[in-house]
Amino acid sequence: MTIPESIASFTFSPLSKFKANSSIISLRNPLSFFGLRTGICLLQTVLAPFHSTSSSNCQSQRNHPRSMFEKITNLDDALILFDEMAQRQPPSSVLKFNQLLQAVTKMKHFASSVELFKQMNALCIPVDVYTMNIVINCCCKMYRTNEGFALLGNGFKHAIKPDVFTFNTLLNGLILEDKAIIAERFFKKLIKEELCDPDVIMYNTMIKGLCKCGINDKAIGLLKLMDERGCKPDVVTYNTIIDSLCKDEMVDDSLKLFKHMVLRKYIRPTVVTYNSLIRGLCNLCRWDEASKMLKEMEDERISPDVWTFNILVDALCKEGHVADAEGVIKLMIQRGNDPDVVTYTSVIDGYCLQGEMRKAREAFDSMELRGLVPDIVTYNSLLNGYCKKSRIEEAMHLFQEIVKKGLKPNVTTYSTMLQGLFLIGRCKDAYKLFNKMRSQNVIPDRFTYEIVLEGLCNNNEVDEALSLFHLMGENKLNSCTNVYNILIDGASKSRKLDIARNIFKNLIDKGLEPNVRTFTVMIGAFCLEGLMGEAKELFTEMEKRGCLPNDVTYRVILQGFIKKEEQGMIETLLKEMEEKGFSIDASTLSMLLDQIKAKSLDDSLVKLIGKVVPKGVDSLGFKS
DNA sequence: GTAGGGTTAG
Repeated sequence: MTIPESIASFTFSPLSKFKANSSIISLRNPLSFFGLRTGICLLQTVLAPFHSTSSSNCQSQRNHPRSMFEKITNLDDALILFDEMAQRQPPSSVLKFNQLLQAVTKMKHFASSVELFKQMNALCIPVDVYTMNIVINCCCKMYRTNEGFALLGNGFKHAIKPDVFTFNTLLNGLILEDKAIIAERFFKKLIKEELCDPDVIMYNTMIKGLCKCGINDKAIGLLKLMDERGCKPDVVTYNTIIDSLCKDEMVDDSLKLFKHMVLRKYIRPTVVTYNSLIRGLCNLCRWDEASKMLKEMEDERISPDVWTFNILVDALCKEGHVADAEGVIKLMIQRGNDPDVVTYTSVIDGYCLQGEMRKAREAFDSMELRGLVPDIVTYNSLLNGYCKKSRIEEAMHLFQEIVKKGLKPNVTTYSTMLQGLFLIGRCKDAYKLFNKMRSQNVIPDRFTYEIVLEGLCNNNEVDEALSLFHLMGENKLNSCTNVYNILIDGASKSRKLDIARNIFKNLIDKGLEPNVRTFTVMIGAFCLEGLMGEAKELFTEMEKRGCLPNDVTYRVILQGFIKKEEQGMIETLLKEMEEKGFSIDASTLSMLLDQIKAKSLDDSLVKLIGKVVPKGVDSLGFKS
């Protein structure tokens, strides 16, 4: 049976055991929590019977190295060999040099490869297009694509004609540096000026770049262009787009593309395809469908790999079902997929999320017992756990352990630590750490910046926050609406309305888009000062601008009017809330009730309130 | 006989 047929029959077969299970269960359990449990049960039944993979026969095909260069495992040997080859009479062939250069590149000694290439030129050792391509690749991997282009120019001078490998390597370099737009221009130029005829790998590179920048529609456009130009997309092409759509939560589009690939293009999916889809579904809590996918891949004799299991473990941990995740780990071990650092990091993260630091620590220790070396991400998870629990001493200790182990704290490590320090009000220490971070050449990112601003605001240091903000000036980090939200909120809570207003104005002037939170925070600022006229005005304004108020906005403005005892406005707002399906929160409700009890508001409101009290909450006996 | 592409973790 062909793959598409079997998938089609799988989908529609009424006799499928799995199908029967899943429909019964999903009818019975609409709740996502239960859906998750269901997912686990299914997972166990789907994965339990072990069927061996067919990877064993690949090994024996290549038990001796193709060239002596594959035996080189360290840089020093390579350099010695290079000297030998350079002095040899007659000189070694360009092929031998290329193999050596590639061996060095495979060891990720990119700078050394480039250096050796320079020496070859200095020693007048001939080079060819292979040499050039290897070295351009090294430049690109070091994020120095410019130098790669310079080498291309140099090649022209020496009559070395670039080929599709050269151009693809450069294209890939641009994409590594997040320069997808430049890459696209370059790509189009190559086609238009017929400098090379892109093959499937080149299209895939370009598609990857577009996806990386979130331009999915252009990526799909390229997929169509390939078809038109007679270049057959392969499974990598589809995997790239399928994954990108899943990451952007467009799983349904992704599934459509998946079906198109299988049923129309007859391309067999790989474990990577399934991993992307399963992750996409898990992220949206569509557990039943994720289980279905698992079953489907098993039916297709595509075995789940460590990645697949890690996706499941991570999803379970994020949902707080760490015990179930541990079950999956047992299962993966049974099936011969050894858990790795990523697996354990998810578990540690899961326990930290639950605030179960003892268990998190146990998981950490047990991974070390299994001979797995925790990496910086593992440490960051544990660090985050301690910080969130305000256990700063343990966090600091862990921070020191990271350094002692020879790991380099990254931007996340510092940001996490900063958040912890601000949380317990140790601003001075936080600032010290912030400076230390920069002295270690760790560049603060958007998250760091927001943590610092918010930390300062929450600790009555709005002026400090503002001076940092001004210090940043026209920085890219200051082009993020969230930064403005934090500052407006901070200024407002410190009763500096004029400053809050200015920041808001500044945001609009800059052409940045205020979001619901911006408006809500600004409305809150007016409410705090009792300026209900301005609050109301902005409330109307936001709707006009197409930014719909959410439940928080209503809560904020309602509280403002309650304090002012404005019966009419309260009525209007409650009615609007009812129409929009928003419900009232506990604290606003009790404010309202207090005022009614004190007779400063009329009890005719009670009927309206009853309509916005969340279901399941007893309306506390005030039926009118 | 040598060179280029795809999936996890704040």
